[in-house]
Amino acid sequence: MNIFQHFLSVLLDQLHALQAEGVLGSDIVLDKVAVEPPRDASHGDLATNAAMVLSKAAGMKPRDLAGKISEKLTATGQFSSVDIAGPGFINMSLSDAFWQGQVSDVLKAGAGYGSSNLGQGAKVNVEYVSANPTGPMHVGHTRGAVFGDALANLLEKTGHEVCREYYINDAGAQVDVLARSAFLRYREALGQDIGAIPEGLYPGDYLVPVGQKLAADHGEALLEKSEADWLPEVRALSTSMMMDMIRDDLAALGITHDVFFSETSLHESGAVEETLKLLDEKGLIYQGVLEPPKGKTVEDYEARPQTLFKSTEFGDDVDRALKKSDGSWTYFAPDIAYHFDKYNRGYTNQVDVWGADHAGYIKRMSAAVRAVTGSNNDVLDVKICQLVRLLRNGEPVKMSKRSGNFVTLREVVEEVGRDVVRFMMLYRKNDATLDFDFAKVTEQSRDNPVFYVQYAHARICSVLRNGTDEEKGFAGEDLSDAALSGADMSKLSDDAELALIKQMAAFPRVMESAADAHEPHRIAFYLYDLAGAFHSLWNKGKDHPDLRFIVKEDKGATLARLALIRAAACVLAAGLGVLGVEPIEEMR
RNA sequence: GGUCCCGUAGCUCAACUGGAUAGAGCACCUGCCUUCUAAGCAGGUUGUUGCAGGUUCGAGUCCUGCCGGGAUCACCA
Repeated sequence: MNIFQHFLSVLLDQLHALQAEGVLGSDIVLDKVAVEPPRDASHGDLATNAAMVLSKAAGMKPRDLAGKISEKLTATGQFSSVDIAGPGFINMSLSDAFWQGQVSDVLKAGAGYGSSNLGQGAKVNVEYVSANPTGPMHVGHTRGAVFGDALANLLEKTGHEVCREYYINDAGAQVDVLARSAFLRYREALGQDIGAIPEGLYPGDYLVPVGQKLAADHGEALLEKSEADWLPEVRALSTSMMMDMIRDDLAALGITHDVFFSETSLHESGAVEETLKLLDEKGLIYQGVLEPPKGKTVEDYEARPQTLFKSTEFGDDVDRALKKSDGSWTYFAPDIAYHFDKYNRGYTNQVDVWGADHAGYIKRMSAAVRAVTGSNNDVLDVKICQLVRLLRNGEPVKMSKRSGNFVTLREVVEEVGRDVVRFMMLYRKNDATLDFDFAKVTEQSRDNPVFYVQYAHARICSVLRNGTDEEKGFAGEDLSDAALSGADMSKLSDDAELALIKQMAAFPRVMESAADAHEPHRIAFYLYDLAGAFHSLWNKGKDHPDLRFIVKEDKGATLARLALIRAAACVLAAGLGVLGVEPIEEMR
């Protein structure tokens, strides 16, 4: 349960009552009324801006209106205190008993804690990775891959029906280059001396197996054919083998897509033509000449008549080309058809996860989606993941893409582990650049959030193991979630214990707001804070042995505290589950 | 030059989509660390939120204009 949502409805009931009594006009809109955690915990557990946002419409001073509202709230008996503060905030506090009850609620929900029906089953398509099938994934793809996957998890857990999709660019010139590069490896596999890989072809070793497969399948037969004859076949095999490799790379990160959508299929089915015809019928397509970009000198610019889309009518800066001057499609045309296809599959909510280098592409894509769907509300949300700077002890890691000697996703995962990669890629807002320091991310200290959060979970597991230890704990005691949820939680009265409970109880709200904003990083930051609250409580037991989780002389308190930390472990595990990070049970 | 992103403590970053006295970690200072798991804990110090206006009860957040950094810029993907 999102307690803030719950108490918002309590508040709204009271506001409606005030409307019924004529204190508030019945036509006043209550949309802007919110119940939130106050920034400063000393202000209470819940705060509302109701009096401030309604005062003008009500014709009352904020503090006077706050007085009326707080009387009503007090009368519900649900709050231990209701105060008016500052410019008209109403601060509410909840009883310890309420908070203690939350521990049982968490335990009963278990791994499902934080899940909600916020999305009400709405279909959402999250398209991410979509790396060209021309080689292994490199580190630049990693952030978007993890981000998209975590966002999909987050949306799933908040009641959306999510499709994880990968768009395969298997129709452009780059896959022809791939095919030629593979053909070279084919000749190599047949024993020919191919020398250095020519400029403009893909030099990477990963094409060697493709050449060998071609040699095994065809022998020398392809050598006899002209390029036009062998190209389609070699291209198909190459892209399919590249996709296998990419799927393996993604699997190393724990990522699986539901749909791999081929660009070629859009051409073959005629979807591109159909989509363009639709735009044409709407009068959004014309033959024209694009001006050279302002300010930037393009040396080989020449005026060319092209088929253009009126994206300026939908907020873009210039109109965009759908066909090249030679009459073939630009990449933009099938992209429109692709997004329209998603729309026609029922995805009126689409998220695209792109790298920073594609940021300039957002306006035209959004424009095209608006045009083709005829929808006013935004169907498409594009999330840009900014660059990742790889560092080792603060020094930038040199990368040279030219030689094909770039850092691959797999190398990073193998060096530091999947969990570390996933967590760190989410420990920044997506639109801020991110530093990834190989040395720092494997450090075992509070400075390293992955460690800190996982350690909290492992520590809890360890304490629970001790809970049934003959010497340290209570042998044979039933410490299952079901048993613990029945413990006498009134024993949890220390401030640090209540603080931990309050932190846990905020989780459902964090989940909902993160899902709403499409910002999974909020979960990572939340977990770091939650881990901090737990470690802090653990350490309190050093100075105050009576506050330790396991107190041999007090079984009642022990069970309540084990319930508390077990609940914290559930929340940690649920949050880590969204990030796709394993909640480990033991540190080694 | 256009567009987009970023600019918050000495450093790395948060700030729950407009809330109250802007918060964490690192660093620095003081104390603790023969512990239910050691890799830490408690406390203290740290600010013209790049600058200048505007919007309103209220701005780090929204708008306008500057400054600085990054990405990107006809037909390539």
